[in-house]
Amino acid sequence: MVMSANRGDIEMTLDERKRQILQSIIRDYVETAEPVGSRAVVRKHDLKISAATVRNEMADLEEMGYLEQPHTSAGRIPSERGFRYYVDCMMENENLSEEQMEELRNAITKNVRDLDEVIANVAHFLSQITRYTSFIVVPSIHTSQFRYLQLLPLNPGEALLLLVTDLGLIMHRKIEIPKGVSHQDLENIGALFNNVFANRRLEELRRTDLQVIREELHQRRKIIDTALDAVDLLLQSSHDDRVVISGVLNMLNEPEFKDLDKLRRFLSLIEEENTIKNHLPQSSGESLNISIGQENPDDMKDMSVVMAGYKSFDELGTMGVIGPIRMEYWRAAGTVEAVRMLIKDILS
Amino acid sequence: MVMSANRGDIEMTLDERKRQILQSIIRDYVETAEPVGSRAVVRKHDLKISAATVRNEMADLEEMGYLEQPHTSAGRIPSERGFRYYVDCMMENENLSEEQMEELRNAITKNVRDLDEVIANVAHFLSQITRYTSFIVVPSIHTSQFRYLQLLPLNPGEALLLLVTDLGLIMHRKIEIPKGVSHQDLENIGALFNNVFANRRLEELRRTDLQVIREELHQRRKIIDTALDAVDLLLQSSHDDRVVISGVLNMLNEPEFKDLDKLRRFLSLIEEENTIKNHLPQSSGESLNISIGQENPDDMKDMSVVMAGYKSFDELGTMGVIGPIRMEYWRAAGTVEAVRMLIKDILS
DNA sequence: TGTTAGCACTCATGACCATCGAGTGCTAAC
DNA sequence: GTTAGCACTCGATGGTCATGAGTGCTAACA
Repeated sequence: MVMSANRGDIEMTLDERKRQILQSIIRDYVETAEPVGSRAVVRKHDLKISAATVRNEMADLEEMGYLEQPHTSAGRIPSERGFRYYVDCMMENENLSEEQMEELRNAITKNVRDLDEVIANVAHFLSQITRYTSFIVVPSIHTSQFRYLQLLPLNPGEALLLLVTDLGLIMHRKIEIPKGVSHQDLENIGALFNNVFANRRLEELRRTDLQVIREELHQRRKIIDTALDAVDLLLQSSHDDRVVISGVLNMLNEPEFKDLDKLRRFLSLIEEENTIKNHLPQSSGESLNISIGQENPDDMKDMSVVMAGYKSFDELGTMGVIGPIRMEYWRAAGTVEAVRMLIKDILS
Repeated sequence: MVMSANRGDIEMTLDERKRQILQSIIRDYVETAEPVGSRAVVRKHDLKISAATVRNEMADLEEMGYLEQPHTSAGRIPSERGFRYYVDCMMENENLSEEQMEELRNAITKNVRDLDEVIANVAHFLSQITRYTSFIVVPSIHTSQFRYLQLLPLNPGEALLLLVTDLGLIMHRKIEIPKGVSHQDLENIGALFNNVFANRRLEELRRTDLQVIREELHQRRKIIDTALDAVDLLLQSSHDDRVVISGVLNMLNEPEFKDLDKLRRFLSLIEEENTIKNHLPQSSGESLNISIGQENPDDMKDMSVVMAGYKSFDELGTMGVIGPIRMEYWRAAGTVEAVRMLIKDILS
C-alpha cells in the first residue's frame, strides 16, 4: 500500500457518497484543470442523485478541507488535503499494460551497453509513460569494490591512471610522470596498489591506505605521490550522487506552466541536474512515497512528487516523477511502483 | 573579418546618415524588443537632425528592405536583411574585458580534470557571457590512435574490455567470457590485439583488421569473437559527435519566448542534445559564421546562430550560441571569436 | 430527516466601445 | 535639403454590459 506522509491526521470517515463525489471531482479536475461544478459531477458519472444534493455534499467537503472554491460561483477544485485523502484512502494504482511492461523490461535488459544506458532508458520510460518529468538519483559508488589500478603509459611524460571496480565501473585520469620512470616501474607500482587495495571497498580507500602506500615505498616517491593524489581526486569526484532527468518538455503541456514565472522556477530547479536532489522530499526506504504540494521542501511547494527508493549494491537511490499538484497520481504511482519492483527483482 | 553568408547580395552603399540611423534602430531594438520611433532615434543618440528627417530616412531604409513596420503608426524594427547588412558592413565585435578573458583562460586551463570538463566549462562560459544558449559539437574521435586493448577479469564469467587511445580517452564495455578461459588467456588475447592494432587510427580499425584477427586465431574462437564484437560496438558507439549545451534558461528572459509555442519548439529542438546538430547551419571552416533567421535550416528560422569551427586533433568541431534574431550580435561574435582564438592558441 | 426543485445572487469572461497616445506621412514653409 | 505642423492610423487601455455557469438558500416533497 501507499505510504502516507500523513501530515495533519486525516479524518478517515467519509461516507460512500462523499467519497464518490470527491473522486469524481478529483478525476475531472485532473483531466480538465478546471473547477468542477455540481451538474458536471452528476452528468459525467451518472449518479442517481440531483445536483442540489451534490452541492450540499460539496459544501460539506469544503468545510472539511477537502475541496476549495476559487471564487463564489465557480465549481470546486480538490485541495491538497483532498488529494492527500484520495491518495491515502481511495486510490488504486493504475497498472501498466502488458505492452508497457514489455517495453520496460526491454529498457532495462535488452541490448544495453552499460549501467548509464539502463538508467537513461528507465528515466525515459518513466517520463514517457507518466507524461511528467522523471528523475533518477544514482548513488555514488562508495561501496563497490576495488578491482584494478593500472598505470598505462600514453605518451612520453604522460600516463593514464585507471581504476576499475567490481561492477566494471571505470574512473580514469591522465597524469604526468616524471622523467626516468620506466614502463616497468609503472607496472610495478600498479602491482603494488593492487596488492594493498585488493577487494577493498572504495570508501575505505580514502582513509588510511593511501598513507600506508606512501610510507611503504620511498623510492619512486614522486610518481607514487602523483598517482596517490590522482586516486584521491578520483575518489573525491565520485563522491557526489549522479542525477538523471528526463521529460522536462512534458511539463509544457500542463496548463499550470502557462505561467512563465512558474515555468522558469521549475526549469532553474532542474537546470543543474545535481541541485535538484536537495529539493526533493526525503525518501523513506524503498517504499513508494507521494509528496503533495506544501509537503515538499521549499522550492517545490507547487508541485507533487511520486517517488520510490531502490537499492543498488547496498546504496539507496531514488527515482520518481515530478508533476503538477493536479497530477494523475494513480498512473504515476503505478508506473513508479512497476519500475521499482522490476529493479528489485533484477538486482536480487 | 566576419564571414558573410551573403544571401541576396546586399547593397553596400548607404550614406553615413542612413548607416547611423540604421545602427541606432538596431541597438535600440535589440535592447528593448520594441519598435523604434523617429523621436527615440534622435533623442537617444543626440543626432543633429530632426525627427522628420529621420522619418524620411527611415522610409528610405524600409524601401530598401532594411527596416520593417509591424503596422502603420508603430515604429520600425530591423528586418533580417537589416541585421545582415549591419553584421556584414558595420559591426565591430565587442571585445571581452580583461576579467572575462581571465575567466575564460581559467575555464580552459585551470584545475580541469579532463576534456569533458573543459568542454562543459567553455559551454558554460559562452552562455554566461552572451546570455544566450551555447552549444559545442565535439567531433568523434575517429582519428585518435589506438593505444591499448585490455581484457580484465572482473567476476567469474565476466571481463571488462578496455580500449585506450593516445589522448587518454577510454571506451569500455563489460563482456561475458565463456568457461575455460583463463586469466592468462585473456592477457594473451589482449597482447595479440595490441600487436595488430598498435598505433593505428581508430577509424581504420573497423575496416579489415577485425577480420584479420579473427582468422589469425582459431583456438579460443569464442572469446575472441566476443571481444571483436565488443570492439566493433564500441567503435560504433563512438561514431556520433557529442553535443554539449548550456544556458537554455537564458532564453526565458528573451521576450520572444513569451510565446509558449515558440518556447516549446526551441526546447524540443535541444531536448535531445544529439539532434540539434542536424538543425545547425553548415559551418564553414574555422572562421566565425553568423546565420540570421531565414538563413538557418528549417527548424531554426526564427532564431540566429553565431558560431565558429575549431580543430581538435584534425577533426572539425563547432561551437557557438543560439539566440533570438534580435540578438546582440556584436557581443556574441566577440565572445565566440575570443573562445575560438584561445582554443586555437592552446591546441597549437 | 434527507432529497430536490426553484430562484436569486455572484462572478469570470468576452464583446463592444470610447479614449489615449505614440508614431507616421504629407505638405508647406524655411 | 531640412524642418515644423498637422491630420491620420492603430494598438493598448479601461470601462460597461450581457451572458452563463455555478452557487447557496428556502420551501416543498417523500
